[in-house]
Amino acid sequence: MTPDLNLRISPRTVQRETVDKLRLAIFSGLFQPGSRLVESQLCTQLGISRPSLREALRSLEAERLIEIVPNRGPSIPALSWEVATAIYEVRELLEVEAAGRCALRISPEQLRDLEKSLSAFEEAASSNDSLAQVMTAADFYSIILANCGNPILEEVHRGLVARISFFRGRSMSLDGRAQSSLAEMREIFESIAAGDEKAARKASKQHVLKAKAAAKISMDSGL
Amino acid sequence: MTPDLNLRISPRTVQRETVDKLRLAIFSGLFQPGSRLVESQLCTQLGISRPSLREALRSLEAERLIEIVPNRGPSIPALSWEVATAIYEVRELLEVEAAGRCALRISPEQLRDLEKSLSAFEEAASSNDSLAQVMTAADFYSIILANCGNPILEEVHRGLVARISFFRGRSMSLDGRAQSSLAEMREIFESIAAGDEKAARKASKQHVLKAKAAAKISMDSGL
DNA sequence: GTCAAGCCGATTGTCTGACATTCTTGCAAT
DNA sequence: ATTGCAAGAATGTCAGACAATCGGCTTGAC
Repeated sequence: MTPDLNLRISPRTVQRETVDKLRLAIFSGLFQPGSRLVESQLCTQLGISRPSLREALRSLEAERLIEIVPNRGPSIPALSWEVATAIYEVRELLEVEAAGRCALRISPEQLRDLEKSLSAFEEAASSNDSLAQVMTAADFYSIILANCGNPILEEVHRGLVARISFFRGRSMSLDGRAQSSLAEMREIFESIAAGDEKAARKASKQHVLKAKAAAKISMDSGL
Repeated sequence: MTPDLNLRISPRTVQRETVDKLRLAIFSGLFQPGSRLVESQLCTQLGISRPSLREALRSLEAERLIEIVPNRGPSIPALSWEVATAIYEVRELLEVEAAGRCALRISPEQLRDLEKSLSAFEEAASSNDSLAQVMTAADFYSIILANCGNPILEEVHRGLVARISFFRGRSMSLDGRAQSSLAEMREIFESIAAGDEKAARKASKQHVLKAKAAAKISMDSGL
């Protein structure tokens, strides 16, 4: 059985660079939901040709980060609350499972990294930088997902979280949400550190439910 | 609350047509795992231009149905057993949940459709057409997933099942697998028909586990 | 005969330019 | 106000081109 090291370095092609840039732009809320993305504008802004841009857009379309309607072009989908709810439900399913598995199998070094990322979030939570809060919180989850022992679980979860990045930024700005989020995450961390699968599952479930509730509040108030 | 009917007709563009055709080709096993897809060949075979093909390939790449390594081009990924296991595990998570929800909320008409699809599979199972078996079985699941009340669950599940289509075809040809699969599916159906959530979950879990075991056998014997 | 180096064809990454089709928008007419 | 039409903008699709890169084959050295 060859380990099949993934040693191949991947040259950064224009396409990949473009996908990453656009994805980040979407995460940071640069484009409003519902707004249309005009190819020619993006081409000049990114300094690339139309074929390259269109390839990148197809990738993002398949990730469900943008929508492409024939003859109307790409746009940022406006997430309905029904779909958002559905995403949170599946996220709960995956995240609870991941936290439970993580509690049973995480290595000491990774546990230290997890603690570090929790501290980073703690620092961000006391500031008002909601982007930093979302980013550090994402780091925290991604460590958990990376240590659940199932790369597919991680991959699917990442895809889903990406689609609700819009809500995450907004709900983090809610009064007190960052602090209560911190408390919930700390409980998840401590359950995992104790190797208590059941507690990790419970804490994780609680956290997602609270996040969903916060998202609903921010949506109702904001629209 | 506007129903927001999806009344917009979507013109069949070359890109979508191409994606569908290639996806079907992959499902039916036309391309061997690990084999490379040469752009120029596909262009002439499909009768389309290279930019259109490349857009389609980017879509399939994002769906993880093909891999694109820079400067080496697209190829069919060879699914390792570790990844396949991971997929089956997540599939179990999703499918069990869907079956349970479906048992509580499916409508009488949809239940009839489900019964019909079960009959269709029964017929296919007694034949030797393994492609028909896979297709009709897929119909059965897709009805369950479509009635679980969560479109995201359905979407993610579809994506995962697509990636193990290779195994599904092979394991269905195993001696007696189609028949035992039929028995398992019938149990799922009857649990759902009875509105028994717990039984539906249990039967569904059993079915996925058996499918995974069959896939493992077919992989070990085939390689 | 084996192994390494280097060359060459094949393939991909990317761009430019073009054109038909379709959508949008503004305006005129009823 | 609503309808219909026309101009402009944007997209879908193609053809062709060229540099960069990869894989295999030949060649040469030992």
